[in-house]
Amino acid sequence: MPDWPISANECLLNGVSHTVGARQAQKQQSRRALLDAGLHLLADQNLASLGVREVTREAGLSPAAFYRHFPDLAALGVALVEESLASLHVMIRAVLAEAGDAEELIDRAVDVIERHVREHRGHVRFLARERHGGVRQVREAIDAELGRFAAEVGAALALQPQSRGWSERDLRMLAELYVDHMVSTAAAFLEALETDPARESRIAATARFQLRLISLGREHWQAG
Amino acid sequence: MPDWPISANECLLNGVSHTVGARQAQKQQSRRALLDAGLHLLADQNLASLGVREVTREAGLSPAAFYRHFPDLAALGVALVEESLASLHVMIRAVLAEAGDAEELIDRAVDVIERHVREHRGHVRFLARERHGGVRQVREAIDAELGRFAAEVGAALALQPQSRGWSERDLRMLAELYVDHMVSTAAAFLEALETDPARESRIAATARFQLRLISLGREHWQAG
DNA sequence: GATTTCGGTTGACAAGTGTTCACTGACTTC
DNA sequence: GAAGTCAGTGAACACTTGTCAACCGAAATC
Repeated sequence: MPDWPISANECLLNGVSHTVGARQAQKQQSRRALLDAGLHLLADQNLASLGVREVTREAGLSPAAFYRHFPDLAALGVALVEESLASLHVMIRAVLAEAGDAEELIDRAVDVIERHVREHRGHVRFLARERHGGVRQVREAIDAELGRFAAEVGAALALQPQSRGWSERDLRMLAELYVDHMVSTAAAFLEALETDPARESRIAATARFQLRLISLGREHWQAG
Repeated sequence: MPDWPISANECLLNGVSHTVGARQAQKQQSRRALLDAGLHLLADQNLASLGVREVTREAGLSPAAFYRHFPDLAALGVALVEESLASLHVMIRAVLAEAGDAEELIDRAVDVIERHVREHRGHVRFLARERHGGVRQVREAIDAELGRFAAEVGAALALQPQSRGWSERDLRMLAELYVDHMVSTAAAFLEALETDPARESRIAATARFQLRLISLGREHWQAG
């Protein structure tokens, strides 16, 4: 974390901001502070029960400052969704890109999920908590992102030789099964991490078993 | 709903209450009102953002009356968990009890889930929302109940002929896969029901496909 | 019939809330 | 260097909130 304003270039990374300079940099810094404060508070709280004052207090700003960045707490939530799924996105893309037999792919996928949960605990918890949470905008944002996610997995599956003769529709349904399973597994890892870390390896083993079972079903689908 | 106090016998159904009479009956009625009010408000809210005053207002009681029934809102949440999972429990037990080939069982299970979500929308939404919600007590209650649930499914699976040679451990992991899948499917049904009911049949089809895939994997597990 | 029990009400407390307003002052632009 | 922009401040608005002690009166007990 830099002590003085970050470089102007850094601002250009963040979408539509044509006026650059120290001004924008400071603003981004405050925005970050708000997002971080929010995520931190959401560790043991719902977005719906979060307060503007609470967030700004944690971020070290005055209450009114919040409205310079977000119209709503829901908007802050949506911003967190994008952040949270971005990291997960690049992660899983890496897994899908590498080739290998089914067994290897499963092991790697589970490892990557486990590591991701550990390294982005806050993000994962936020997603699990708000996926069916009380704020519609956020729920929809997560669902949309997860849908795009399944589409990407489906596309990757289509490239594999085992998918010969599979319809687009079936591939999509398989992809959704994988994504749902991934979400469940991530949530289980998280819960284990927060209550009884020893259970972590059991969850990994279970996830691998389940994925192997699905993979096996996939191989025999035609013959059925 | 009776206009005057229900029979004393009815109170005996509810655990440890040795003092019977109109007094207890009225108390139970108020308790019900609180639970119903809570569930109704939780339709678009989290438990953590619920307020005592809010609930009592909806139930038609004074704020202080709440504390005659629950020490906490968390306690009310736990009570709702028990209620919510009780209905689901008897439901799935009915499915498991009946015999039939895998295909039939899958169809029936998905149908039952769909109907259950429609008939107990509030309960299902509550479970989905609070499973990873901000109130630890409730989270743990749901997880514990879901665990017992998986154990029961595992026991039922053990009785099936297809489970010859399966270890207890593998059966448990299979059962967890089924339970997780059921939860995901129920959540999807719920979301569809509230936004675009036309998608309902697509979700049912997806769930059946996924279950068939898992079933297929199960059959070929030994050969793998 | 007198007494106790206890679910429910009333009223008050201090504490916290979202949101807006006029404002300050560092940065940007001209 | 003057003028303008705008992120952030502090104070105030009108509420809502959890929780408690004191009290009421119908049901239960004696």
